[in-house]
Amino acid sequence: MKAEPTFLGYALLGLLEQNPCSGYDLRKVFALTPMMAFSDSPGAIYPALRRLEHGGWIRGWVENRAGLRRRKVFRPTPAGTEALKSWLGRPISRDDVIRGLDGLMLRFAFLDLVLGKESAVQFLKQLNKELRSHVPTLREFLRTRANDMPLSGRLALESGILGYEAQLEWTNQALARYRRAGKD
Amino acid sequence: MKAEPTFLGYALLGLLEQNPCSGYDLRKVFALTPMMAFSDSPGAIYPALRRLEHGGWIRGWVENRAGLRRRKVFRPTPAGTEALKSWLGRPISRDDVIRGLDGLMLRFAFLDLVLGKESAVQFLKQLNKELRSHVPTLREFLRTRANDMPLSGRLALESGILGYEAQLEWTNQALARYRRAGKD
DNA sequence: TAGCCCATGTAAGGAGTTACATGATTAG
DNA sequence: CTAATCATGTAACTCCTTACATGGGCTA
Repeated sequence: MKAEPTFLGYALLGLLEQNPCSGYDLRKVFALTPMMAFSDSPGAIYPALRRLEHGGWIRGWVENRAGLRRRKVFRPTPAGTEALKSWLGRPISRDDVIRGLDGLMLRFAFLDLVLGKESAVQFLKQLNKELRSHVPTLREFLRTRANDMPLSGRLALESGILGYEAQLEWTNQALARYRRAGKD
Repeated sequence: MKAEPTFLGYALLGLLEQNPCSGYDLRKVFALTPMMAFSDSPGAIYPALRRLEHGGWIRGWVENRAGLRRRKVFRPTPAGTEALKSWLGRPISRDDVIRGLDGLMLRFAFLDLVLGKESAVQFLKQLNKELRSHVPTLREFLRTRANDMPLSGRLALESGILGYEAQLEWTNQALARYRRAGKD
């Protein structure tokens, strides 16, 4: 078995699950949408695709369209879809929250299309719980250490806390949105 | 001339500017404070210190305390302090905002101690302006593309926007705090 | 025919990760 | 005496970055 894909790998796998693409198409997604902070450089995308193909998670076919340059279109293999699902369905750990919410949001972005609305709701509930327990520990840290820190340091930490609180508030809105969508 | 330090390099430089430390001390900072998402692994810290020393930004002295293992204490050279100041004082670009606010917050955390409150206020004003112009472009993107996106994708993007808005609100609070502090 | 977009790649190098290695000192 | 903590480091590996290379097809 090959090593687990990186975030970039999962991002590509998720996009390919939505619709089969060439490397160039995927680069355009990263270049033109503000959703993720991935690089659109060929030196990142093409090697990542090769790794995914080598690991058996995607498969590429050369498409020969008349009068256009050949492009290689990739789609997930059954194993790739499985790997994606298992990544998306993983329970949220404290570590995920500390490492940054970007990785979690990447997962969430693909969630209801691949695993269904139920899973998205589960994800939001887990994230909500994790944030509700994490924010107070940060506030506590700020309270006890504030004296040793310069004003800008305190404010920088507070900015992080406000970011987490905004995400917490967002989980509630998102849950409400799913409940409303479920009623239709 | 050596290549510019990485974020980790600047983080170490900033901490050393506040007070001279050994590699072990620096590792503890990363391990025990939730402020930054840097790794505390020796395989990251010690090579980074060596690079900084090699580039002439820091200098280390072996401290021989009786009955304790030798430790090597680093402090910035004049060139290192200059490099830190020039990094901290750099104007905020749109790219900085897109790449993620963590890098900007790292800069801000050291700002008023190294460059003074005036610079911190300048920084906050610039960030405020950049965010006020960035948030609407994201909202616009969400508005025009929402139809092509699954609910979870829309919500993931919205979570990013709310994060930026929280930061925007934070800049106002922080500016107010500096104004209040200036009056004393 | 010059320049631009499509489309795919490689090469060299930098930096971080995990895991391992080592040795001194202190606490139980 | 053993385990934990202090303290520094290296080795192998992976992945990303920047820059370069190539070549087809379209448009002015």
